[in-house]
Amino acid sequence: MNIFLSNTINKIDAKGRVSIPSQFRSVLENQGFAGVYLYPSFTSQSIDGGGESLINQIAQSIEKMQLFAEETDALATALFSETYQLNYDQDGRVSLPESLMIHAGLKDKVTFAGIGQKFQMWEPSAFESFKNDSRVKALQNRDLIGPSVNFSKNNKVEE
Amino acid sequence: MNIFLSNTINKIDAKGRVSIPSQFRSVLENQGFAGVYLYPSFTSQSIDGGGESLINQIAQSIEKMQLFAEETDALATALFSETYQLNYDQDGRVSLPESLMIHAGLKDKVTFAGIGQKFQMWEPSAFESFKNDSRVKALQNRDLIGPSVNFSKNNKVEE
DNA sequence: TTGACTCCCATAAAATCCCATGATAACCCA
DNA sequence: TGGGTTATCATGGGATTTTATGGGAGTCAA
Repeated sequence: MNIFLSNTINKIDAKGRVSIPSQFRSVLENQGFAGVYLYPSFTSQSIDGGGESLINQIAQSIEKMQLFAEETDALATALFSETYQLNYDQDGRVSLPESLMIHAGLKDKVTFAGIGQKFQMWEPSAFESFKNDSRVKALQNRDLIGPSVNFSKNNKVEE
Repeated sequence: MNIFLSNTINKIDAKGRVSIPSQFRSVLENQGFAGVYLYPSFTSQSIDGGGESLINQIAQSIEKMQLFAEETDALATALFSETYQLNYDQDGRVSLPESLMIHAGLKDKVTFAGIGQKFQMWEPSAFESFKNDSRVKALQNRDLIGPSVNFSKNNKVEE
């Protein structure tokens, strides 16, 4: 598989470790290496995650900018200084940096939610309410998506 | 790894030594040698740092400029005369030149912030406010970045 | 000799490796 | 189709390694 799908709740243990879901790991390893890139979401109390291709996309947009411009440093700081590359161990676990835990309000459980190109990590109850909001928005905006994706008015978006 | 990511605060000890973060060292060593190039940032009260590829990139962009133009000499002088090459010892430590310490207002702690091609060294509290400003600017410039990084128009940068 | 710098070793904390367990899912075969 | 076996996976915890940091001792130059 090469996109991130579905969602699961995993435990954060006493040492601060959490297992990356096995399906996500196979997506990541297809992209080049056994690890994840994580950064605080700009728009929600969650952590954005992805693999090589996500970070390359970001890196390319910065490389095009001027080397000594103030704006370049600012943008690069916003994007990279809070991005962590975490190699997971042979059991598929990483230990989360404290700043990310705080940003997402994580305690001892985390919801991994696949959203295609990347995935997100949420405090489980926060994810529940976000998901409900998303479903409403998805229905309102279903005309933005191509004709092959069917959102019927009565059915729910399944998960 | 081959770009500089994440941020950490390290201590400057009584002898003026500071550890280059281990992840940064592995980026540097991938570029060719066990050391760093440091120079005062043009646009902020911080120190810019990088390895061989950063210096090569700077040298190339200067070569592209007119060879005998006054401005070229001025820029090259400004850049190179204040650039220090520091080899770190086997514990990964360097001692910072006084002029750089002063430029960045460093006392006994320094924040290393990875920003892709290079990294920056900040007085920790100064970095905090710069980072917050950067996040706001990044939201304003979100159209410069690829589609997989979501900056919503209506949402604020939270926290 | 003095100060700046390097090399080397010690230590504590944090990260990582390695192995064990239980639960679930996938498989196989009569 | 049902029942038993085998993989896979998430998780716990001990053992080991890495890392940042402090400090002693040696080197070199002014």
